[in-house]
Formats: sequence, structure tokens, C-alpha cells
Amino acid sequence: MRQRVMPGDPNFDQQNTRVSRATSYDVARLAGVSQSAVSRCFSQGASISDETREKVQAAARTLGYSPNALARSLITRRSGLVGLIVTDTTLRHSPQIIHDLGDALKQAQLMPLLSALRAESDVENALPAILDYQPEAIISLVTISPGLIKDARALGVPVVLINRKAAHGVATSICCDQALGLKQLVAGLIAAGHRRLAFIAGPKGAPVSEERLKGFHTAMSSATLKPAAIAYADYTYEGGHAAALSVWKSQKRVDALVCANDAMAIGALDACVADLGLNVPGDVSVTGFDDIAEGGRPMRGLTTVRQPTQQMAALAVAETLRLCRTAGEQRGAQHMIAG
Amino acid sequence: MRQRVMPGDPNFDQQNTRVSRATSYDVARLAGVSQSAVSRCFSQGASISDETREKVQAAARTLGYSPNALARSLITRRSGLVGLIVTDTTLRHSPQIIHDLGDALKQAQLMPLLSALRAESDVENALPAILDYQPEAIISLVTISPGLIKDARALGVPVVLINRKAAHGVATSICCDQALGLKQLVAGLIAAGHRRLAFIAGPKGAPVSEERLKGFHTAMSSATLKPAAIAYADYTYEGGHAAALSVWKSQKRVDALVCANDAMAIGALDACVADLGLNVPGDVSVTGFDDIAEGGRPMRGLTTVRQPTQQMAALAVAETLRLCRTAGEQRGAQHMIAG
DNA sequence: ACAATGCTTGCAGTCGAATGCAAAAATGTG
DNA sequence: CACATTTTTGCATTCGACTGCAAGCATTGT
Repeated sequence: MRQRVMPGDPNFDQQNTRVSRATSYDVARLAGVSQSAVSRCFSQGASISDETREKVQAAARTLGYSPNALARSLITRRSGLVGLIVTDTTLRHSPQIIHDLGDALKQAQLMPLLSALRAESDVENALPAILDYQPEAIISLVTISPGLIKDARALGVPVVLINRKAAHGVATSICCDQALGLKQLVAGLIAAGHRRLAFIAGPKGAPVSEERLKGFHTAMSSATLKPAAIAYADYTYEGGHAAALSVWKSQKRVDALVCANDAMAIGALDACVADLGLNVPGDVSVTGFDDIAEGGRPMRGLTTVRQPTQQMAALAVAETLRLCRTAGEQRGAQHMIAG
Repeated sequence: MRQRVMPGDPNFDQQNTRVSRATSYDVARLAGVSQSAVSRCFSQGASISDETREKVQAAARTLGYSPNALARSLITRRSGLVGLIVTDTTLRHSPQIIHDLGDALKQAQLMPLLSALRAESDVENALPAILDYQPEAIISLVTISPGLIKDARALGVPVVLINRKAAHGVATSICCDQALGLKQLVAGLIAAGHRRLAFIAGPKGAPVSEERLKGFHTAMSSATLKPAAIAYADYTYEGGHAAALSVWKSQKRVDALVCANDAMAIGALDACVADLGLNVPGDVSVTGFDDIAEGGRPMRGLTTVRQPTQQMAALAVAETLRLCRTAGEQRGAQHMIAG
């Protein structure tokens, strides 16, 4: 039986506020049962009599006992943790998906271990730190190199990517069809009579922005139109604002500004209205792309595409669970959700 | 010595992709040393010869070994985890503070265990789940009742609140001086000649909004002015938009709309410009309150107050570390940072 | 009344790494 | 070269909960 400092013990004063938490042994002693009984009382579907259960629960309540998840994880080999990797771009421009993931994980009784990166490449340092905590899976909104993904898989930790594609079979990937969403949007603009369309992209190389740009090109070329301009900005309001001005300066006329996200769209819209004295959507249409689920963006004259973040989150967690159950083995699937 | 399935073992096929990770024993065996040596190799400042260290590191590399943080936590009684409690409001309107906290925690070698709540009251369920993972502290952007805080403290887990006040001595609290920031803003408006000011607040009872409203009242009464109107909205663009319209409908004239956050300010601004045909800031000034660190909000004619999120995050983590070191005992301090 | 069946229970070993202690090896001193 | 000192090393135990196994008890059938 382990030692424990009790009132009256000479050591008690030194550690007045009960530094050590009650353990299953403490509860067992108080309830007059074995430690196993306590454990069984807290594990689902274990064989235990009502009488014992009540004694244990009473003792647990008076001691404020709750099983140590770390110790439990060690023996059960299930930590209940899921690594959640995001960037500050995600945090700033797509907070909704994080919240939806949090919800879905909670429902699945999983705890997110968060890693918020400054740059996508930081994942190289962040992932090993997460893996040390024996997560049951990794959900990433950040690109992870096939090598790193394989490292994780080798440790039995499946990886689920969101809005990032993985080399075939290496990881499961849940993507909103960015290209499709944008293609439809642009097709609509063209149908409405627009001909001189410019695109304001996110940072060069940003996967989501590239996808949206691809959709833009597809729609344009299938209408045999050439882009009036492609400008790159940084996803921010200011970036969109500046990009809109520069497009205007370099081009004689543009009748639609298609932006890769909403923050830039708002910036561009302001540039048009306030700086250029244009009428939106009379003289020029401005469109965005919504990473935020509920409204918040019906800016004057701003059209926007929405991502089904809740669906994506639900699917991501469902896939995560499936991967955990089947423990390695399966090749990663690709899931595409229509924008 | 523990059993382990090796190639050639009849069980090997069944668990093809090495389901179990390498342990310190595996590394020890391969390196020809004891398990203790492996452990010492991975713990800072332990007595180990260069020769042994290299052998161990080589073996660890070939096996892809890294110490199991869960097992380590169990024996060291330091999990390296910190519970981070937020709401979707935080996530949507103040993502920056979360990112800054993540950064500060990473620097302190701590991992955030995220809990994203729908409503502040959900903390009652969320906190116990977090506490099971033996976090070294809780950082919360959500109000926690004194009772719950005491529960955590009883388990030796200090609580640090951000932008939420705690009953004196129960928990440490880091607040941006919302009232001061707003008071100064309003004083500026008054100095600039505004007299008929209205306030668009967040949801009734939202602590941060209440603080900002208090600052509004202070500034107004010290200039012996009466608020033209107080409207309550829900922190969103639409809410601000609708509130601005309703204020306008009920009041003959207002020369400044002071909003409790930026999203509502932008909504209100749009309402003024587009729906009411007003000139901003000519006819009416609109102000917001920035939860986002870097720009993103220099909307046309929009004045806004910024929160020093990075400072707040740094201070919160510094306090967290201090509390962890001194293990319980100290009464919670109140820190106020000027807006 | 006795055996057969089914629940409960406790025992003891386990998960993986850290660490006090003492033995062993390496180093320094006279 | 013998001895004292320091550094390295391994052994064995520990953290807290879970779980296979067999013993204990109660219930039921015959």
C-alpha cells in the first residue's frame, strides 16, 4: 500500500493544499474494497455489483477522485488525444473549422492537442512533439510531407489532412472542392455578362489559394476568356486593398475582382468604393470565399462562396475514428466535398 | 524482460506495421546498455558518458524511438500539458490571442489541450475532462465559477483567466483594461466635438462587452453627456448592421456609433454608408474594438482600439509557469494591462 | 443437500520511463 | 602501484490504472 500524508502526519503542514491527488488506492481504502473494484467502477461495462459501485462512488466523491487519464492511457494504449495542427492563417481566416472540429472531437470523446504554427514548415518540429504524447491520430490543416506522414504511420498514428492533398495512399484527406466552388462562382459572373475578370490570390504556394486560382482558370478558359490580371496578396484586408489598387492602375478596365478569400475581398471592395470611387456591384463586382460558416460577410455587393466546415469536420473525425479502430493498415482515402 | 513480437515470430504477420512503438527497453537491448542508460540519455543533465550516449542515440534513431510522454508524466508528475479553454466567440472574434498563447506555450515547452466551448457554461463539463489529463495549469478565456476554480486548485492545478475576473485570491487573472481603452476612445470622440453618442454592445452579460460599456458610461458622464442609445447585438456583422439601423430609426440624430467589437462596427458602418446614405466619418463616426493584433481593420473611417494580445499571452504564460513552479499556495493576483 | 452455474471480487502482473542506491569503472593522487 | 575520489552504470522500485485469472459467494436445479 502506498504512503500518503494525512492530517496529523508531521509532513502534513508542509504540503497543506493536498499536493498529491487521490488515487484509486485511496478510494479503495476509504470504500473498503480493492483497487480493482475502483477501477471497474470507472470503466464502462465492467462486472461490479450495485452495492460496491455505490460505495466506491461515494468514496470517490468525498475524495474528489477521477481516474488519471495518463495512467489509463499507458495501460489501455489509447490516449484519447488527437493532434490538431493549424497555422495562424487558419486561426485568423477559418476559425470556424477549428471550432467544428473541436465539437466533433468532443462528441467522439477525444481531446485535441493543439499546435498552432507560424509557418507551415514548422510542422517538422511540431509533429514529433505531438507524437510523444501518443495521440490516436493527427488532424492537420497544414501540409505534411510524405516522409513525416510515414513517420507518424510507422508509429501507428494515422494522419487526416483537411484541405490539403496527400500523395496517394499515404494519408486520408478531406477537401472542400475549392476549384469547383470558384469555377461555379466565376461561371455565374460570366453568365451575368462580366468579361474582364481579375483574380486576387493568396500567398504564392498557399494550397487553398492555388486550388481556387485553378478553378478561376478553368472557368475562364471554358468561356474562352483570358484573365485580365492575377495579383498575389497575403489573405489580409490590406493585401486585398493594395492588390485591387494595383490591378486598377495596371489595367484599363476590370469588371469583376475575384478574391481568394473574404478578408481580401473586403479590402478590395473598400478600395473600389472609397479609393477609386466605383460603384459596387454596378461598375465592378467583387467576390470572396468564405471560410466562416455563418454570415458575417454579406458586405454590400459582395458575393461569396461558403465552405461546409461542419460537414468537413464531421467527416474528418469520422475518418479519424475509422482509422483508429482499424489500426493502421488501410491506405489513405481521398474525400472531396463540393463547395 | 518484456515480450515483443519480432520478425519470424508467428504473431508477426498479424501486426504487420509494427503496431507497438519501440520502448526504452528495445533501444537498450539494441545499444547493449540498460534501460536506465536510455532514460538518462533523454533526460537533461543526467550522468552519462559520451560513448554510451552515442550508442543510445544511434539505436534510438534506427528504431525511431522517442520517450513516451505519457509514461514520463506519470513518474515525473509533470505532464507538460496546459488546458486552454475558449469559446467559439473567442475563436471567431479574437483568434489572435489563441495564436499568441500557443506561441508562448510552445516556448515554455508546454502543450495546449484545447477545449472550444459553444457556451461559457459548458465549462462545467469541459473542465473535469481536462483535469483528468493532469494538466499543469488551466488558461481560460471563459468565466469559471469560483467553485470550479477551487476544484482545480484542490487538485493542484492553478487557473489563469484572461479577460475575465475572478473572485479575489481564487485565481490569477490577466485583463486588458477594456473600460480604459473605451473611455479614452470616447473621450477622444467628445473632444472632437461629438455629443450624441450611441453604444452598440455585445450580448447582454458578455463580460468583455460589459467592461467596454462601463468605459463608455464613464467617459460620457465625466463629460456630463447622456448616451443617445444603447443597443445590444451579438458581436456579428449582421448584428451590428441591424443595431445601427434600429438606433437610427429610434433616434433623430446620432453623431457617433461606438461598437463593442470590430465585426459589429463594420456592420454598423455599412449600414450607415449603404443603407442610410451617410458620410462616415463626416456625418457620423463609427468605432470598433480590435481583438485582432495586426491591422486588418483600417476600414474606411473606422477608428478602433487594439488589444495587446501578445503581451497578454506572454504574461499569462509567465504567470502560469510561476504558479506551476511554486505549486499551489499563492493567492491569485490580478494583472491589468492598459488597452 | 449437493452440484452446477453465474456474478463479484481480489491478486498480481503490466504499460514505459524515471530515479535512489550501491556496485563498477574510470580517473586522480601520493 | 596502492588507494581515494569521481563518474558511469545497472538493479530494482515507482508512478496510477487496467485486466486475466482463479477463488469466493450466491443462486438455482435436481
